Amino acid sequence: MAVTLKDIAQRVGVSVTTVSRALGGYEDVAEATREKVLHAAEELGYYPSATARQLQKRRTDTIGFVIPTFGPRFSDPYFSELLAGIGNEAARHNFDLLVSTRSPDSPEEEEAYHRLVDGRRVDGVLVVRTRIEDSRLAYLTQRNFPFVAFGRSQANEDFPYLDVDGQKGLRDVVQHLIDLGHERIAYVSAPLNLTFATHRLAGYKQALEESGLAYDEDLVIVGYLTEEDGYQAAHRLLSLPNPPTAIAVANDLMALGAMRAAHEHGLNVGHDVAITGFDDIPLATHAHPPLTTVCQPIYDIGRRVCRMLIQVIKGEPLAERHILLEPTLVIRESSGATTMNE
Amino acid sequence: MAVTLKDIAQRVGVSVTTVSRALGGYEDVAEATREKVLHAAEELGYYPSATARQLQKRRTDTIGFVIPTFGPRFSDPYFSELLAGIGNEAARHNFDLLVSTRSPDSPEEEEAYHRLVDGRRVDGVLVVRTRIEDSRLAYLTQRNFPFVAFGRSQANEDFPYLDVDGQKGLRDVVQHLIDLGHERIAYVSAPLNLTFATHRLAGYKQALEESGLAYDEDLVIVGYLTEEDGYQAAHRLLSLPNPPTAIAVANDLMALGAMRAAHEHGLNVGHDVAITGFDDIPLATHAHPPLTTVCQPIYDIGRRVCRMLIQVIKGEPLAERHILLEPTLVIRESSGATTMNE
DNA sequence: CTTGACATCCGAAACGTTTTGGATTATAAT
DNA sequence: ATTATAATCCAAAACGTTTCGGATGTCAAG
Repeated sequence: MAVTLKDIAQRVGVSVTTVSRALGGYEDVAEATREKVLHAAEELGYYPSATARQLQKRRTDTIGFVIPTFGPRFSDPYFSELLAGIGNEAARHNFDLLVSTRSPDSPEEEEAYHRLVDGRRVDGVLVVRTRIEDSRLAYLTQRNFPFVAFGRSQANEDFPYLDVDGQKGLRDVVQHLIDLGHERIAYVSAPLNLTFATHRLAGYKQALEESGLAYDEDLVIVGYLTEEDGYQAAHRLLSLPNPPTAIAVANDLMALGAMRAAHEHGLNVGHDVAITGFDDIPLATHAHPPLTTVCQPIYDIGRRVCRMLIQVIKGEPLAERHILLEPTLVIRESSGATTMNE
Repeated sequence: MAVTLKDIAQRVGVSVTTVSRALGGYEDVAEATREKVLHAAEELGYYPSATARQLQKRRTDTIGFVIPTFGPRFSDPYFSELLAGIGNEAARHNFDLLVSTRSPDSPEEEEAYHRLVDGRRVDGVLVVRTRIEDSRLAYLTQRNFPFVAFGRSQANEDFPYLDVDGQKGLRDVVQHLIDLGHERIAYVSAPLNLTFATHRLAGYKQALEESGLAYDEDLVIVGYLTEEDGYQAAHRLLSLPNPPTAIAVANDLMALGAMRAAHEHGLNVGHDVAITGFDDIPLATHAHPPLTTVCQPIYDIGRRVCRMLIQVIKGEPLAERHILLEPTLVIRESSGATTMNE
């Protein structure tokens, strides 16, 4: 059995209240008593029960995070970095992190939110991979439950969020490809119910339009963000009668798959075909050839959304309720910037 | 304010006890009352407070998981798969998952365990990346706190664990390299305070010995399991006056880095030099060239250790207290099995 | 000697459940 | 009519904290 305040109280010969207040650093307890209490606590190895405290204080000092995954297994390095950012920031503020993994838009996902929110297991939740019509966002706002989203939604509902300007990101990278002389540029998109996917697609179209290139829907393929899907998509694109000379991809993981497909087609990436990604996961630098991509500071984003959430939970005002980060283009070899113009 | 049992009790005109028992499906409540209670609960949108329940039942139905990371950021796909396995299995049993990320063997890591265990935030913890002298294991056994480890420790302490036979795995893969005719085989190891690192190193040595090859310590380099470290290590190995013709690497992530180094040295992996990994993360299949590696079913391992832990927590007997899985060699192109003997 | 101020302590309630050990009433058996 | 039996219900305690509103005792000032 764990040591409780009562045990200390008995040992010292003082009330539970006094023990609590002594430990809590209140002023209305004599120095001598405090000493005794502290000693006893030390001796008995007292550690307060988080649960009891949570019940009494009506807060859990815990934040919830439901990771949306396609399929039960997943291994997007993207999420481990995000998780690290969130977790480290939470720890800094003495918050815990309750994590689940669920497939997006599933009954299980919904249940997970109920469990966290209605069960009052957490003080707030972090929502990632926002969708155009997002039941999670609707649910949380309706419940008036503290949350912060990484990503926007369709309507400009007024919830606090941080997002990266994916439209600009994709515009920039496609512009880069155009600058390199490409005219047939394909795009491997993320599922279009995801908000960020629509932004990035918009950026792709914008770049084409700005340069007077026609939008050809045969050159746009949707994949579920996995390496395998990127592979499949690129494979199809490269098998086209009139294949693209460049493929912009909505995320790095799919871009890695696309590069593999290109290799299998006997193409030299960065030379025969240009491929670009989005995210700048550590592996992007280390791909072969290194991947030209759009960098969003994932780890940092994790920290920032977590910090925002904790502010919301504590009722502190947010400096900015809506943050839109500018991603930066990172030019490496896969787009052929250095090798193609020879 | 959230709806409580008391609210329902008042609404229905019955005691809190009865409401609790009605909802709990006890037999000693009249069908008519139960109906009324159920209706009221539905109407008011009752959802029990997890905290209150935890306090009363003296269990949290939560398991703790502290992810050891080198450096604050990390992005080992290995862990996201493990996490998915653990999380999904936990969900199946109606358990929650409390996650932290800490650097191994740090004061912060220790504090995280205290927080979970002494604070009674969780009913049990999962320990991964066990170390030869592992303070976590010592602490948990001394505290007699439920836990299951993925990995063994030095002394054959009797805690429940599941591990993969890394010695056999490495023996097999090195034997494979030897079969292909290699005689100068380097090894990029994990830090040797990690138990699995010593096993794998032992497997490496065993294979050499079995074939009468000399062990050359200049051919063994330690890396911290990151892509970057694998790159550095391979770079050093390949810059040796008499470089190895094959490099076995302790995990896939480092192996990917090693391949990159090889490319930079102008070597054709799978032809000029053989490189192998360990883990079989999804990216291994998709590397360029696809990585010969040792497969351990990470997702499944996550599920199994989680299931074991829940059994321990519930006091159910474990079918096997110590499980040693046999990993399987997966031959792909990076070892040159298909291309080198031409 | 009385009063007020201060320092120190504590009982009780509260947080929202579950559980224990009856109490009450109606029904059936004797 | 009496007694056992079953069907319903509930008050109170418990889980381990924190907090509210005093209670008590001491001491200096009047």
